[in-house]
Amino acid sequence: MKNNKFYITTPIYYVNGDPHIGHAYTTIAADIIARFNRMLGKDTFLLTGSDEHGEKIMQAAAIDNMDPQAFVDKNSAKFEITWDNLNISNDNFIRTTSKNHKLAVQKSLQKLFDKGLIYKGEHNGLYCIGCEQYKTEKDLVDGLCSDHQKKPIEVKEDCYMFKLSVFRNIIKNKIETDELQIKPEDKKNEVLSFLNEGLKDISFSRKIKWGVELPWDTTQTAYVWPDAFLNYITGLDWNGEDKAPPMWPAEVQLMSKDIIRVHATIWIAILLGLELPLPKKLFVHGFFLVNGQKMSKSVGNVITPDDLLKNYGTDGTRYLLASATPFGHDGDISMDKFDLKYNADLANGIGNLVARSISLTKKMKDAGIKLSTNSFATNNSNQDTWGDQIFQHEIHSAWEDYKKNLDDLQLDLSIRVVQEQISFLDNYITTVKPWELIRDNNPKTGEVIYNILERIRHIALMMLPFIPETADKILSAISLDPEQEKQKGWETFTKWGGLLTDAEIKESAILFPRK
RNA sequence: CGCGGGGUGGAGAAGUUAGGCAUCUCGCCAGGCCCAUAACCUGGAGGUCAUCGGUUCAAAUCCGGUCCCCGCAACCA
Repeated sequence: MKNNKFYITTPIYYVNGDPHIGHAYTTIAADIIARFNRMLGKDTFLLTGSDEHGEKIMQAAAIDNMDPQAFVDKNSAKFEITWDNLNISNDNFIRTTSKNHKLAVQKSLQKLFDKGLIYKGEHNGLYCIGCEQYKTEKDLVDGLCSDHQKKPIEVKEDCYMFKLSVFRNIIKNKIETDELQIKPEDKKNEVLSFLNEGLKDISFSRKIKWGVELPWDTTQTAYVWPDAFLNYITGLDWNGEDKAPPMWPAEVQLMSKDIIRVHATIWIAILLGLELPLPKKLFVHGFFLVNGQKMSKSVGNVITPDDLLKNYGTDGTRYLLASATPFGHDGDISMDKFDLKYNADLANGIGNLVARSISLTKKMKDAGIKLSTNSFATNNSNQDTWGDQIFQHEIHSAWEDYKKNLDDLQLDLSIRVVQEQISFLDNYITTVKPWELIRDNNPKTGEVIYNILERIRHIALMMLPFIPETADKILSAISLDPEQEKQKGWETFTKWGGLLTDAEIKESAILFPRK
C-alpha cells in the first residue's frame, strides 16, 4: 500500500548558532526533491528540525545569560524563519526538546538496555580547565587547547556504552549488497574501508543536566547519538513503540560528508538494535568552498543564507545553491559567480524568455489573432523543421531525462535539461520570427504562439520544484493554477497540449531583474 | 606503504563504470536579429585531457610508474 510513499529527511541542525549556507543547501536540496516527488503524485513527507541538547548549548546559553530552554526556543525559531524565507515545504519541524521525542528516546534506550546492548563503562575525555569543558582531538592544536594554550588533562567519567562493535559485520553486509544504499559511490567506499578497520563501542550517555535522562539512571543523560538520530522517526510522531510509523523507513536521508560515517554506523546500529527497518538510501553531498578556501569565520569569507536572500530573493537563492555545484561533490562558490549565474540563467534565461513570449502574445492579440492548434494535424506535408512532431517528441524526451536525473538526485543535471529547453525555445523564436508572422497576418501565427506558450508551460512545471514562486507566477500568467496542474497527474501535465487555446494571457512583472 | 577524491581551451564543470569525431556554461572576437530584462540567435579563436610508459585498429576513458592538489581519520551542512 505504501509503495507510493516518499519520506526524506535532512539532518537536524545544532542550534548553538545561526543558520549558515550549508544548512540552507541541504534543506533546499531536500525540499526540491520533496516537491518533485509530490509532483509525481507520491505521498511525500519532508522532515527537518533542530538538535537542542548537550554541553555546547548549555555553554552558549550561559554566555547569553539565558535558560537553556529559552535559548533553544530562540535559536530554533531562527532556523524556522530561515526555512520560511526559503519557502521550504517541510511537513514537520522536529525539536529534540519536545515531549514526545524525549519519551520515545527514553523508551528506545530502555529497550536497548534490556537487550544488553548498553552497559556501564567509562568515558575518557580530555578536559581543559580553562574552558571548563571536554575537548576532542580535533579541537586541539599541537595537543594544546587553542584558547588557553594548555594541555588538557585526561579525565575518566562513568557513562553507559553502546555495543556498536557487534554490528560491524551486519552493517558492512547491508552496505555491500546495497540493501542500504550510500551515494555517491566514493562515499560508500569510504564507509566500507572505515568499517574494515572495525568498530569500537561508543559512549551513549554523559553526566550533564541538559539532555534526556536515562530511565534507569537519572544521574546521566543521553549523549547525542541516541538523542539526535531518533528524530528521524519521532518526527513522524513515533512514541517509541515496537512498530515504526507507516512513513518509516525513509527513502532518502540527505546529509553532508562530515556526518556520513556516524550515520552509516551508529544510526544504523541503533535501528538494528531496535529491530526497526533501515533507510533505503543515505545521500551525501559536498561542502562549499569560497574561492577555493574553506568557509570560516576567521578568514571572513562566510556567506550566509541572509546574504543570498537579500541579493537574489527566495527563488534566486534556491536556484543558485541547487545549481552551484554537481550534487554530491564539493563546489567552489562566490558572490561573483552567483551574480554571473543569476544573470545568465535567471534574468537572461527564463526571465527574458517569459517576457518576450508574453509580449509577442500581446502583440498577436492586439492584431486580432487567436491562439490555435488546428492546422498542425493536417500540415505534416510541409518542410517546416519546426513541425509539431519534432516539437512534441523533444518535450517528451526532455521530461524523461528530467525525471531520471531527479530520481537519481542529480539536481544540477535536471536543471541542465531545463536550461536546454530554454535555449531551444529562444532559438525557435529567433528562427520562426513570430513578430513578422504577426505583421504579415500569417495564418500560422496562432499556432506558433501557442507552441511558444505551451513550451513555457512545460518549462514552468519543470522549474516548479526549484523555484516554486516563479513557476507559480508563470503558470498564472498563462491562466493555469499550479495546484490544479499537479492534480491532473504527471502523465497528463507532461503531455503536449495542456495549454488552453482560449487561455487569457496576462502580463507579468519582470521575474528576475538583471544585476 | 592509514583511507578516499581529484588534475580536461582564459575561468568553472561534464565525459572515465561500458575505449569510437573532446561537450556544456561563463569570458573573448566577428556577424545576425529588432519580439524581449543592453536581451536573444549564428559562427569563430582557444585544449599534445597533469606527466612518463604499456595494451589496442582506436585511450581523457583500460593497465603500470611519477609529480602535484584536496578531503577524511568518531558529534562542523
